Amino acid sequence: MSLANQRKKEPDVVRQKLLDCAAQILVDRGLANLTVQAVAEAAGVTKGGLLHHFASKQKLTEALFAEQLRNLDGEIDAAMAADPVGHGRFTRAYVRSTLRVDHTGPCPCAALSVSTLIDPALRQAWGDWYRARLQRHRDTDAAPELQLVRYAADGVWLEDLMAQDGEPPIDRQTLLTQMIDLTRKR
Amino acid sequence: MSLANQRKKEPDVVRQKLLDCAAQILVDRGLANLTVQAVAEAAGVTKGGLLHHFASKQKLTEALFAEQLRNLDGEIDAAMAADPVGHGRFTRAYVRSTLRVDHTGPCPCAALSVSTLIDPALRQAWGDWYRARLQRHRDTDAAPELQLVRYAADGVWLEDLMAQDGEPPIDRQTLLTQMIDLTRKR
DNA sequence: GCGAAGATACCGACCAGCCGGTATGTTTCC
DNA sequence: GGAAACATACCGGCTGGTCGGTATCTTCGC
Repeated sequence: MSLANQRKKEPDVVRQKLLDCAAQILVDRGLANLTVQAVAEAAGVTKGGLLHHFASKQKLTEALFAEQLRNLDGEIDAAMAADPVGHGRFTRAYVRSTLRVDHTGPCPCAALSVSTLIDPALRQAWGDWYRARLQRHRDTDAAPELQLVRYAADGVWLEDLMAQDGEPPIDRQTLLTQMIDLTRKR
Repeated sequence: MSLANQRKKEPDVVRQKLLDCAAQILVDRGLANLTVQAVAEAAGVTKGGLLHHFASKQKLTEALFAEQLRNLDGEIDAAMAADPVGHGRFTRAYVRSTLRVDHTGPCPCAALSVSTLIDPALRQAWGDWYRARLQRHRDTDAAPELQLVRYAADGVWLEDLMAQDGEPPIDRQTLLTQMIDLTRKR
């Protein structure tokens, strides 16, 4: 009877769309408005439909978080693979992923990180990922000045999150270049 | 009849206590648990009592935010007054206030900033404050390397927020010294 | 100095709405 | 036909907020 019941069933597509819509809502309507109702509606599904794919709201956010984290992880791996220099390799990849001058519009992982700030479980998951990654690259990225650059990258990301709309006040490309330069061995 | 009706009326005290309790709840129970009920209870007042002082929850959070921002503003002014060097004076004060190595325990303004990230209105208020402050000190703190240090300070603050519990992994005092050094004219 | 009168501070009960979640029905795929 | 993929209906709980009332403070005429 309903449209959803008439069209071909593609559970994987629906599931992905739910995640995408959840991320979208998180980005431009805030965490407070991330309700199962809103997500389901945006994805063209009823609340019951959503709950079929994700047993609870918690599961939904966890899946969303895991997906974003996986993307970031892959992005960093790719950037590192293309970097011939050893020293500071991870830091450069981290900075590039964080600043994202190549991407238009706000970084979608901003949404992820807002959630991270709120939910203690997700916050710890992020911390674990970061620590593990740092441990993995301790031979090339443990220097204090690299740590500082990474801090700065987080700060830039934070500003991005704050700004949201309006033009970036400073030249991001130049900033990125400067930060990358700081990671080169003296 | 009730206790609150029997005791001496001290509206200013109650109002301040409401703000303090709100901040406390925000810090150790998260934004999601910051309800008017919880705040009122913690302050030893009924929900109606709270709504008497703050017409809405929004007004409460705004007042809380304004108070914290005022504190930060004063703290920075004090740090700047004690700094003889002109170049990077604001940046040093900002870094000192952000890292707060002299303070024990987590920075209470962390709570403020989490709210800032969430609420668009508060987020803009913060942005306005920061921009105004930067404009005010444009003669001494506009250099790119100072901007970078400020970014790093934000990054450190973010890490503080993430960590929440457990020991700080790195020496904050040393880090602070390094960052301050970076603000000195070459 | 003092008592009436109004303003202020607060309580306690209540409400509409929304939220996450469940239980159950109906359709579609294999 | 049976399981998966949804829709529909509904519930209990909690939320922010309103409202009428009461106790306390302050003001001011006298």
